[in-house]
Amino acid sequence: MADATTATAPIHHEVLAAVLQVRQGTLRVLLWQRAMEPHAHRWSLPGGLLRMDEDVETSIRRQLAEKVDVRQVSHVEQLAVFSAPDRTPGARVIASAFLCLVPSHLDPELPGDTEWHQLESLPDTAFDHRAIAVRARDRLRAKLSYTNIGFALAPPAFTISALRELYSAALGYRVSATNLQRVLSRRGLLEPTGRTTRPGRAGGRPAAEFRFADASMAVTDAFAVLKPPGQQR
Amino acid sequence: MADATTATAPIHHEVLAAVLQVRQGTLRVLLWQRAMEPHAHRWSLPGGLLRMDEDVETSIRRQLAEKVDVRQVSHVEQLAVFSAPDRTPGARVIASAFLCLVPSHLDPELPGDTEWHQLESLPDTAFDHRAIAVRARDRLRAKLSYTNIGFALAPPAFTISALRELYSAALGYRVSATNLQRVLSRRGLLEPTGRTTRPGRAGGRPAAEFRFADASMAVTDAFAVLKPPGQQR
DNA sequence: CCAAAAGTGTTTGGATTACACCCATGA
DNA sequence: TCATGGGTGTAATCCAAACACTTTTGG
Repeated sequence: MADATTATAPIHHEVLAAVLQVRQGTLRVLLWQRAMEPHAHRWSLPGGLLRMDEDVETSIRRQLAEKVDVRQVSHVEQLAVFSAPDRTPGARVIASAFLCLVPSHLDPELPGDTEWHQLESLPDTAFDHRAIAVRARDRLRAKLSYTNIGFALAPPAFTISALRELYSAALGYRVSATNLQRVLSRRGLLEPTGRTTRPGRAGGRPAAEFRFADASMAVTDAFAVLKPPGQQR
Repeated sequence: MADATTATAPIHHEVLAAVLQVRQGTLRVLLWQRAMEPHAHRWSLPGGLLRMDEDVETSIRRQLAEKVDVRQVSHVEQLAVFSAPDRTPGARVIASAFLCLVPSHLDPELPGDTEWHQLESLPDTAFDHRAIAVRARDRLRAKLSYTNIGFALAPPAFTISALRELYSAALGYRVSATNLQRVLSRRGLLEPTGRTTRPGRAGGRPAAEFRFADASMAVTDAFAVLKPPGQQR
């Protein structure tokens, strides 16, 4: 409601999450289907209004808890503000959008109105949520190249070929297991668990198991060019 | 999505700009000195409250016009939202922060309360504005490596050694003119104007003049690793 | 002719891709 | 022993940093 002491009409602030996970070999985003107008039946990103006592990151974690167990979210980062005056009908709402990741081995319980949708074939989306989801996908793809963010898509332990499938699904093209292992190893991101997995019925050599050395995001390939002098990579 | 009838206290939304320019060989940020409480006498980033009819980028360009001629701003991009509930005393204000760049050959008229401050030795700053300025600096430094963003720091035409000084000032370490030229040339970012500059009193070979081929930001070194197959750089 | 500044040639090291080949297992 | 999938060796390519050397000017 309007505050009589302010000269401007109130602007509401919401937080929205593009929660991404690799499922069944494709990159997917969590969407819920709106029951009511506006944009009834269309699919929306989870989120909601910011509360007075929380910053935007605290808020998105709280709101996400209504859709998925927050402890299953392995990474949260700000994407951008979406603020077009007409991005929603009626009262003005500014959105702070987030990229959130869930590791592939988890399968959170979901409310009935919620589903994982392939990013490459999104259904009818509400408001500007399609643009937000696409932005999240692009941010993830870029960061797979120069950060250790793969840890947030992968289970605690994995084989190189399992990791290759995660990277391939997220990036949208086939990644070579050989090169993936070398790039991540040279950067010191991977460490062997010492264990191996048993081959399937078809046989084959048992695969060595690895884990990511760190479970928080760090830039691993900064200053690709124009490095400070005397600092060969 | 927001329900406009929710009874929450109003949250104000402001936009803030970290306007950066290389001046006298160092990277600087535009700050104005607050006259009134809160944080009187401390230095602030330019900006102000968002209006009902503008998105955040439109707003920051409008507000900036009060401090510098907006036509002199060569690049504007969103940095992040700063939303800690106690980031300002009194009514809650959420800030959308921007990185803005001004080319080095311009010297905008400034209001009396406004000055360019070295980023490496900031004065007492108001609120969380120091953190925002530092974030802007870091973003600029990262993007100098993998985008053509140098165009936004440089005049329309320049010599390689002038460009080297801009990059050195922005990055905070000495960049080699030889390698700078080769990196930017290989990426097709530089084109010769055909003209040369006259050497100073001390003599020396006349320097060739160059310009940037594009005047809007583009990523020039994406997919540093894990490139799609068959796509050698 | 010398100093100064700009520009080019070349070497070196490193990173990444691509691909051939070897290893360990189930049947 | 063979098919299968995992893992390692290695060559080819490309990029960028470093530095020596050449070019063009003013005095």
